[in-house]
Amino acid sequence: MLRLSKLTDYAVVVLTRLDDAAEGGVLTAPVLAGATGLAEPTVSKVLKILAHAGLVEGRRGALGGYRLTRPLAVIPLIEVITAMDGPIALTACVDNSFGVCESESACPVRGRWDPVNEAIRRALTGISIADLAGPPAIVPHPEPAFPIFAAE
Amino acid sequence: MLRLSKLTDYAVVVLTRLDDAAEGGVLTAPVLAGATGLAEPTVSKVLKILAHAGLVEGRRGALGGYRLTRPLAVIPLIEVITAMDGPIALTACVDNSFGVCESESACPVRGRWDPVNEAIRRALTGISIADLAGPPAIVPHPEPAFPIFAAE
DNA sequence: TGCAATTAGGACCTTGATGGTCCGGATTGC
DNA sequence: GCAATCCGGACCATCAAGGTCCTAATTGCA
Repeated sequence: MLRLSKLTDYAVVVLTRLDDAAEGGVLTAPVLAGATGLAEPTVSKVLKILAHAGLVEGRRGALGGYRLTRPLAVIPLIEVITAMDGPIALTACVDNSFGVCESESACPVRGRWDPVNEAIRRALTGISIADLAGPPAIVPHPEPAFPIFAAE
Repeated sequence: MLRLSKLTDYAVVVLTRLDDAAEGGVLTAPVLAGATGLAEPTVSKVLKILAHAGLVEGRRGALGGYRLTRPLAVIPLIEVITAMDGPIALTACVDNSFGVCESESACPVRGRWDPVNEAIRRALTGISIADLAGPPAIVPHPEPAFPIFAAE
């Protein structure tokens, strides 16, 4: 299905809430859970992962909570996906060490997925979280087909 | 991880073998299994799905087998992915009927994933199976960041 | 006419990752 | 000292993916 995990989806939602509710302030996990409608342990898990990736910052103790380290506009979508789901790699071949594939000798696409990954990576880098959350309608891109491979 | 299924990977390999081994001729599943190093039942499964999608054509009986319905150069990668993995939909929200999401009222990204899916879809449409299998090296794309959202 | 080769269509089971919860420890403010 | 909160894991259930196998249906050939 080429889908990303639900955690990533949650992450985007949580980040968005964190943004419009707290301009520089902090929000606790329970509050965010209430605001998003997600279960509190789940929100907590998401926030921990995001904190690990440096996208949010946790502050412990009373009056603690989480806050964004950057505005959403400068957080590319790929960064969230990478934080939650791990690096973009459509197939197992690409980033594993070579030589571990039993079909290696017969495989005609060995190493060929890289540009595909790269294309998707680039597409995801051009989208910020603010783009996904912002109120203005999204442009429908009337551009022609995107030339992944040189169409010289 | 944003990965696609192994079946899709197998499909690309099988299609490639089907191409360089048989110019208009047919190959049986066992032969393709031998050529690719994959298990025969698995290859068979892949071929059945591909046949259902119209990418290959099966011929039963003695002297039967499978053959490509089109040259690899005119089969976009997305078509294989869609055939094997189903339609591109990064999140469950997008193509499900609206109203089934329990966080709907609190979700600020409702429907916002569409352009992301579209961007990936477009990227995958620009790549043909022949591009993945062809011997020439793939251009590394020194282009600047791809503007998914209008950068007016 | 019968037989062998081959695809077509499913059913079936196993395994691994994902989703989700929970607990103990560390830190901070009052 | 106490309460609130994050931090770092461990833990389990569920579900889809991967893979195998079985029984038709079809086709060519002796």
